[in-house]
Amino acid sequence: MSNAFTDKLSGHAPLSSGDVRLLTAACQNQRAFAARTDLIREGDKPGPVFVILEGWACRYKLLPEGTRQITSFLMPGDCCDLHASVLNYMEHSISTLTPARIAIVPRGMLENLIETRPAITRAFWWKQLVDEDTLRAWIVSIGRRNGLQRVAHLMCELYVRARNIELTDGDSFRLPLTQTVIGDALGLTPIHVNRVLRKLRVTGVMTLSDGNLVITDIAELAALAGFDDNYLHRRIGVPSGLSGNK
Amino acid sequence: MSNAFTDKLSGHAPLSSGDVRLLTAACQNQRAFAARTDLIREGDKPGPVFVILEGWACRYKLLPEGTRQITSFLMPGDCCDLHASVLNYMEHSISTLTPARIAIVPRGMLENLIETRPAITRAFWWKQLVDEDTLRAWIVSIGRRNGLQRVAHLMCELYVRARNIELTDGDSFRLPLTQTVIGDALGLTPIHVNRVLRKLRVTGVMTLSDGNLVITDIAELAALAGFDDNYLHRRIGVPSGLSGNK
DNA sequence: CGCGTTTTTGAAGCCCCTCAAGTGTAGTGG
DNA sequence: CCACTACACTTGAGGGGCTTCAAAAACGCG
Repeated sequence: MSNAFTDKLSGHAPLSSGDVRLLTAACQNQRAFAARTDLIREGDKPGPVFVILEGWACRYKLLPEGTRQITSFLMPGDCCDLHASVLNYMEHSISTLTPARIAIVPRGMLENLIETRPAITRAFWWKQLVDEDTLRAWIVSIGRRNGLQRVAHLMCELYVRARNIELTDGDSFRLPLTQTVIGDALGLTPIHVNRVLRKLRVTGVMTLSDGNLVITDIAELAALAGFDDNYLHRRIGVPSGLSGNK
Repeated sequence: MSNAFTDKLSGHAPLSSGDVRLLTAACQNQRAFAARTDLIREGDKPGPVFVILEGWACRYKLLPEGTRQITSFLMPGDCCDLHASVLNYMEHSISTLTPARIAIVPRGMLENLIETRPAITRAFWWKQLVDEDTLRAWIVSIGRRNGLQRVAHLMCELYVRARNIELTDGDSFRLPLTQTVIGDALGLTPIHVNRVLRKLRVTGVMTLSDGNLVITDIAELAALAGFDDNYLHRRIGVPSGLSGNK
């Protein structure tokens, strides 16, 4: 009676078993999506809430010149904005990056839970604030770090997020992102991402290949990135920090 | 019985006079701050909520190398996160950019209003979503636009926001930002901002001097920027769009 | 096995940064 | 009234990080 969604929401403060049951029930309607499927397109009126249970997705925006900017990655337990119904249309698109299993939740059902269950209200506030801090961290990264630092910082973020939902295996985890996708997230060309990844590989910091990220020197990676995981307001009880693991 | 705060909150859907009265009362405790005063510092525990009534402020983060990245500008009617108490500490700092008049609201008072007055609840949801869309728009700008486009885009955003709170005078408005501040917001050096501003001036698009922005060709400015004001989910009743004004 | 996608590498060029210096303006104190 | 300081703005010159263009190798899939 739990899933990636309830696990993540209880990451800050535990939910009662009743709350977990209600949320799990809301996620009953599940569907499998192929990779590169748009769940929501820019300009759409807000529809149901999508909750990622397995696989990866991203929010992105296309520019007139045809370039793309990814504004966030969605991993299991993440969902799209539930208050979006207050607005008239979506300002960005959401697309799967891998095959994914996704719950489709009627918006009213979630809003009802948020209004009536105080612990769920607080869990969603927390999630909302973490998401916002993450957006700001991306602005800082893209605005003030060079290519190497940006890649290193993103890998640190994704590593900690993967670890929080217990998707890591020691210092490695599945990272099914192409170099083009990484570039679209960091404001870089795939060619430059490739060169940065090579540099990180030959210096013995980390290796990304075949959709697997192996971090060989996590302290050095965090140092390169100037990474500080505070903004993820990490789950209680999970060992934190990347610097002390050397 | 109203102020910049209630005006902005009622921008999406009108608040009742009772709601306005309650919010205005919450803003009773006001203080004047000098320019360059930190209201909140990174690492602080969340304290009271600050509501900007006059002047400008910004959220920013300092990097180890001493560089600064601004992640948003706060204008009259804007406030800092009210749910921040869910978290343990602030991930960024907030500082005034100009002399400012600011209301200091006990967090519990606002949270109580949000919980008990449905129209206020909705107004804050709306504000929250607009802020988030704005963060995403900044990521897109910094990630995928060049210096000229970034400056043009920021000026479009600030113009529309200023117009929404009736701080514009035709196609010009007070914009008390130094070139260093603009650079810190856009991920550029002040030297490059200076050159971009010159280019915009000599091509007859806009002129920023003495803290005043005069837009001489608003359609061209919006075209340069690829600006689309949808993400600001503009106030109802205010004429929208920049392209038709030529 | 053939085809599209991803990864990889090279070469040339530009956007923006760094370093440097000079100007203009406002505030302070003698 | 003027020296002095601080800060914002402006312009020049040189360099580097990243892009663009180009093409080949490797991979995955029907």
